[in-house]
Amino acid sequence: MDSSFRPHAVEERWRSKWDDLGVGTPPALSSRPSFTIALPPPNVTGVLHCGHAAGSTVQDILIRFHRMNGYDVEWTPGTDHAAIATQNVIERQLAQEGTSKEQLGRAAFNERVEKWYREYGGRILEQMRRLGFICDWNRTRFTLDEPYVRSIRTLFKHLFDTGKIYRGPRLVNWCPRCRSAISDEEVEWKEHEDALYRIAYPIEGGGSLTVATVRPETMLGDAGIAVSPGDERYRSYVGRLATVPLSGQAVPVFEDEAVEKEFGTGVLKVTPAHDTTDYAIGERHGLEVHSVIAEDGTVDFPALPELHGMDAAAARVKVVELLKTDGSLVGIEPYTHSVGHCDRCGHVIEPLISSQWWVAMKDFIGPATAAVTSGNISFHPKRYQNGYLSWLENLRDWCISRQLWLGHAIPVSTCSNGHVFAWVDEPETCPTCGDASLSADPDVLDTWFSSALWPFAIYGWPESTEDLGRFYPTDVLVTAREIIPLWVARMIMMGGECTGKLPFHDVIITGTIQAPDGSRMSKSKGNVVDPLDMVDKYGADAVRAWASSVGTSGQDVRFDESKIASYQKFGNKLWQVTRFLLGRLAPEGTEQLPRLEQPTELAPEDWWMLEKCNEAVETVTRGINAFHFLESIDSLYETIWHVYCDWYVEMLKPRLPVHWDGASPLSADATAAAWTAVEVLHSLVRLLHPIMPFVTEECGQLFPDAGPTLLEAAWPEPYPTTASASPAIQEVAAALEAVTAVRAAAQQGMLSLREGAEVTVVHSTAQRPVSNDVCRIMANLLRCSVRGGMGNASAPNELQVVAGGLTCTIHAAALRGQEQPNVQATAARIADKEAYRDRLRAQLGNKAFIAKAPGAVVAKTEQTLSEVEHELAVLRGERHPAEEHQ
RNA sequence: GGGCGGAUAGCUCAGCUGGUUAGAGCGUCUCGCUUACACCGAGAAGGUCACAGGUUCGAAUCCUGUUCCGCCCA
Repeated sequence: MDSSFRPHAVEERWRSKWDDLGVGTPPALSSRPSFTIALPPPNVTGVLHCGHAAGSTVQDILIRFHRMNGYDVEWTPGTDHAAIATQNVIERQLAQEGTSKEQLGRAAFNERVEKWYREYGGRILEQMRRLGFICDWNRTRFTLDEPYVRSIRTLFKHLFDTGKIYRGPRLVNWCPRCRSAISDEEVEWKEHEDALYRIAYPIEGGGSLTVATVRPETMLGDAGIAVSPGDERYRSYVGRLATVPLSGQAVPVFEDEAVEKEFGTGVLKVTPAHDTTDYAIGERHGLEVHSVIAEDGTVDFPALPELHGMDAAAARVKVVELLKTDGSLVGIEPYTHSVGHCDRCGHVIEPLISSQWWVAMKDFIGPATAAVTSGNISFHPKRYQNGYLSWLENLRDWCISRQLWLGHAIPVSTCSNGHVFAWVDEPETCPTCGDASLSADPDVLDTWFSSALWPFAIYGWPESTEDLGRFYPTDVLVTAREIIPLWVARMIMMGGECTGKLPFHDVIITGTIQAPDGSRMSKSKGNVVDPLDMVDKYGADAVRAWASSVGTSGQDVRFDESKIASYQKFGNKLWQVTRFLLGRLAPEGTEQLPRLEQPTELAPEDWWMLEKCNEAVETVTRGINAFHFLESIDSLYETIWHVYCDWYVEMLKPRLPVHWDGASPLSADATAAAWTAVEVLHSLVRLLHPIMPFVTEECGQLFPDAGPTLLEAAWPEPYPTTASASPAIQEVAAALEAVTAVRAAAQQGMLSLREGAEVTVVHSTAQRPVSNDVCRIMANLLRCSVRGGMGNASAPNELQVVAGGLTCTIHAAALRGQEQPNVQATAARIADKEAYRDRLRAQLGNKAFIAKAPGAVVAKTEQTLSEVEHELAVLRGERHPAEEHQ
């Protein structure tokens, strides 16, 4: 074995081994239950970031854990074609090359896309593999695969035929840069500092109304002037006509509830074609819809040549200028408001009227709500279900068509007789009239439409395949909170619609990984951490352990590299202690721990260790089952490092042979020690495996009866303990507490525990003599002589401490320093204990406490007080109460 | 504007249904190269749990309000 654990030396070997063993692909014929996760498909040309690393580690831990617990596990990986994102990347490339997709033409553009996918596609899955994920690579899916495309068309046709998909002109979020509609969920709102303009509209029959608006350039499309119902100021104007400046259009003045009296002037210009609120008002009042901004984002108003064709932003400046000139502009004030942006390209969204394909949402809201309120689907942390539910409440129809070149074509054709129909296999003739001149719909589908089918399309839906029956519904979904509406909700809806089953029962929302200063990681800020750099530096296990500690908390976390570093050391610690056992117990020339029969007798420290191991089994298992992985990794860190290595191995050393040849008989005690040491470490290694698979596989191979991989090893169960074990365990715990106290006292009191020092130990209550085991354990750990019996501390090189119910007197042969510096340390301890004692006395003196607190709490307080009083007596050098009786 | 989350040791975070002298890792300080490990061991210091009220025998934990930070929605 190497003298330290070097991750890179072993990682690739284990990755290949897992591949060779096919651990990610469940056996074809099996009666075992299955546990399934569908990997949220990353963008096909994406690169691995910290969020992927954390989220995917969470999934791999669940997969490995369930596999060790007897499940067939299926973790299906795949990638998403990410139409808008990919098209943008390629368009940017083309722009840099001084060309455009229009110049290139459709065919060449598609070639370009395919080349891009070939070159960069699936790279991210390869990167994930480095973290040791055991996905079922044989079932890797891509949303442009032929069977997947058929699933999408099947769903589309079904929704079309049942009237849930329709086409029609509506106000959409239009991205003038992408030249495409996007859905409400893809709009990113950002604060903008603009101005609020006050513009006077003359009223027929005299007077004028002043409106407040941030978008004067849309006034060309004004269809009305609205005031708040019952607003005294404007009552007399209602029902009259206003003249829109510049356009000269006459529009009605009316009342509508959407107008806020207090906002601006309390008068709203209504432009149905270019504002969501105005669109709704327009529908209520039957207003005409005049589009004045075109799909390229320029003003479309030929009647005013000085504005026509001008970019909307420039037009605003020009309009303001014109209004100033004609005196309609009565005021400008600074104003901060939210402006929608395209979440892919960042361009300002232009709300405009456009004919698009929509999914009617009303029939989906009820079932999607019930799925969560019934408890059939649970969010972790639970609070995210509120956001999900309130999103459903305010849901509008889903715009699913995009005017992109890339993506799934909308499977709809129209014949020359005007029959519109959806299809799965593109037909030659119209199914209604047989007409052969068909025109296909030019639009493509929203990428999220295809993602909504992910958990069942990957298993072959709509065919009733074996996979679908076996793996669907999946069990757990692990994802980020920002795509709960975009993706999670729609999978729930479409899962129900297509399969009649909900696609998963638990949704784990991972926190966002932030930069160390709490800001968002972003390429432009240059503060992005590449998880693969971390793997290079600290090893995959360390990155995974860190991911496990932050992945399921649901809380945003600041990236902290020192944590990864500490988990690397933890891996090495496990490696070192395995080496230690190997050095003591492996027969000469082998690197294998011996198989030992379980001894009939165990030493107290063995029982103690088994008990600690049992606690770890319980905590780690509970933590994983409850998706609180931090609890699991913390417990393992503590148990392996501080319990097993720091205490148990130190107690073990004198009991094991320095080097056993594997043949000569071991004493009963050495057998007990060796058996316990091997057994417990083997359990701990298995418990750690889902989180840190590499180092545990490497160590796991050294244990007796090791299979080819720990994935085939059973998940540890608690060891049965006997009734007689309990007092022994407590005795060891007491001895260890006493050891810590003696060490502290000795160091603070400047006493040397070497060179003939002696410690005497007595039970503080002196009901019974201290056992030989306690003396033996303490002597080994303190490396000095320890015997039972009373001691007095009267000389400067003598000190008495109480811990774990044991009173220990140190008789040091020498002071390490010259003087007698233990006085101060003792004084500080006394002050501390006195304060504590006073608090406890006050508490017990409170009648209300005695009367109302549970008996157990009162009893515990009383017991603590008597212990503290005893410790105080010892510290003060007062005579021991028990001593009087001797 | 509405909603949600955070504020606990120098730093990053735990603390589950109220009962510990409030924990961990890193960092700091003091000892120690004891044949698994200096990627180590032993010990220590360090916190009026954001603020103000309230409920309770008892509050980091429950309630109300305030301040600051972050996110989501309109």
